[in-house]
Amino acid sequence: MKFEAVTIKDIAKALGLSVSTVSRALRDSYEISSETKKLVLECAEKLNYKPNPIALSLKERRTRSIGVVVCEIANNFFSQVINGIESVAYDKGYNVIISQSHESYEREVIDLQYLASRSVDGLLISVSTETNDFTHLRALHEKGFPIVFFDRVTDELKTHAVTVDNFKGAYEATEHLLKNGFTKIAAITNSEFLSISNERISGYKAALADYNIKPKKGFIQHCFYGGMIFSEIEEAVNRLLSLPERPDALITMSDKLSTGCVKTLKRRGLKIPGDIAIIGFSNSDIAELIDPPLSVVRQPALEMGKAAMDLLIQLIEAKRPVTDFEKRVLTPEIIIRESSLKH
Amino acid sequence: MKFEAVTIKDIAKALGLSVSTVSRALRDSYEISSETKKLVLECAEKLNYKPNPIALSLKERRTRSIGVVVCEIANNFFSQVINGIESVAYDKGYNVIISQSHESYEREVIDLQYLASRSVDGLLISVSTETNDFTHLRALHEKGFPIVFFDRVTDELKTHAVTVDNFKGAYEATEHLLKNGFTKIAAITNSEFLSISNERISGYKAALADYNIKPKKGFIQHCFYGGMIFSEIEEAVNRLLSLPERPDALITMSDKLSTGCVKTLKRRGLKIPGDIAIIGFSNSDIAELIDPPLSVVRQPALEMGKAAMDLLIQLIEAKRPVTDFEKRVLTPEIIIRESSLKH
DNA sequence: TTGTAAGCGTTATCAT
DNA sequence: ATGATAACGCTTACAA
Repeated sequence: MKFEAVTIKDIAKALGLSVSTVSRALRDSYEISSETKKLVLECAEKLNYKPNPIALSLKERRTRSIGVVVCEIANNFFSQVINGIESVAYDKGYNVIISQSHESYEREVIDLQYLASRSVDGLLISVSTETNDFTHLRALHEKGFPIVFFDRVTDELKTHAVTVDNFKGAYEATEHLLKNGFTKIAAITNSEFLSISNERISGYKAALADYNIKPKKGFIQHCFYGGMIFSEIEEAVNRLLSLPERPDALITMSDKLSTGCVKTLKRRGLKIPGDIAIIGFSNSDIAELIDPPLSVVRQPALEMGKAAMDLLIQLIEAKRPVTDFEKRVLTPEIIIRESSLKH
Repeated sequence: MKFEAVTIKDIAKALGLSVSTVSRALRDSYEISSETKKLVLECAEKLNYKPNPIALSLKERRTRSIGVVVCEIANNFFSQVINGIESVAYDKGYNVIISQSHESYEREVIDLQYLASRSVDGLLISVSTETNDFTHLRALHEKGFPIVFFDRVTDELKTHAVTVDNFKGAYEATEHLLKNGFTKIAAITNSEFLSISNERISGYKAALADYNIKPKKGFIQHCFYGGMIFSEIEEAVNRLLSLPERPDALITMSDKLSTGCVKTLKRRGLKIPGDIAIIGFSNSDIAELIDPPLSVVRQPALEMGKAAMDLLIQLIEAKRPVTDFEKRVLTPEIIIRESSLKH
């Protein structure tokens, strides 16, 4: 295009100075006379000079950008996390580059490869549901590339991570159902390959065990793609409802699954909690707005984004040794809405 | 920081070739012997060579990144738009850099300045509610910098834009209320400085006029920050409810306002539609899930993101003269749920 | 106090 | 068929 941008060279030419003088003047170096500085600054202003971040990046070998990889942006939980990430990034002068894996391993690998090949200084990632091979991440991680995992993490790598206490969230939710007299409690969760899924299911099982209830066959349903495809949820719900012993309550282990289950049950004309009670992980407004409102486990998504970005910046700016791994666990909020479990 | 990346130079050194030969071999130039090519390619593979996008950007004067400025990411409508943007960007090999204005003019200006100073090849923007001075955008635009406005646009600039037919959406929603016997129809909308707000209010007024109904005093409430602060919505609803002549129906002009109004009314213990009927612009699941479900105007958010990104790429890649302004208007979908307006 | 030159990684132009 | 060199915009030793 024809919009030739103003460079340091233009200023130098205009003023009959050398580029280095101009450069130093702009950076307010002590070795430049205040006269020259004023001249340069005025000229820069007049020509509307803007430093070229690309040139700077090349020189300084850093981009002041960070990459974020999530499965989906249009998701209450993740968009809230990204909000937190962007806020901190803005404050610290970083750009945020977003990519979606759409829960595809292949796409995650491609996204990562690209981002890590010097177009970002660090990475925030919540792994895709298909990801059970971590060599792509290990390669980067072992090179010392700053990475912070959030929400969906892995034991395969010793890394920095920000998560919520999924066990606790699921335990308390299940306990709440138990305390209200439900005994046939089913669970719908994400892929068994995901950390969040296992932690939540563990919490669920532990609560049942503490109340001497054996988990029944078929009571745990996995949605491999976490409900990215709606029919997956529908089918899981249908399987539960056609079990010989039908559950009287349901715990849904993610925002998307919660919304999807409510939707499926409503479409089938079932009453909540009349026909089946629901409690679940949810970061959307639906929990409060449906009638009666749902009790939910709310994840501190904004805080998670902020914490992860904070940590990442510490790594990038070497304020913390990369190998001093920090695992930060946030506490979920359990919101009890009394009427939600009336039998 | 010790992760020294492999450069073309390393390959050259390893093979005893010159950098230019290696560069050409990697780009499969016809002037390089197939032997040398094979050698170079193998070596590149072995050393895990990845071209440095920053160096390329500097040379080619383009970044293969685009900037997106929206008020908020954690918003059903905008996160769906961004999903569309990212999808197309991925297909075409572009990175997406996101920033939020949080409805602040000042912040929008800063975001823009930074992004446009060569760190992105083009810009997708939905202006903040505070923006009524467009000099920052005009400056860029007149330089020929590729910009596509979406959703919230402006007449102040002759630009490329993707919008929805807001007039039509609001007209039909209002008409639906009118046909169902409502006559005291109030509206809650965004700032009067926003294009979307005016277009929607025009549609609302036109429908009323066609049914010979004069808009009543106080029946149009503006939420300057579009409900970013929840209390703003609460107060608007409260003002409506304490009018001498209380409305029997409410049309809400954005996703956030729709959810916020339903929330406020529920909290006040009012029945929808028993006490007051609601229809509104909504891209979330709440409309289907509350009881009875709401009739809504759904914006084609994903399509808007895709269309805007498509257009932007055409501009960037000069497949279309920048001055051949295209305004693309998408059609909103009006979803009628019969029970939603029962008196 | 200011200027010269090298370098960041790559490609393109011009030699050889 | 391959190599040397300049250039993209900027910073920074090193000279002057």
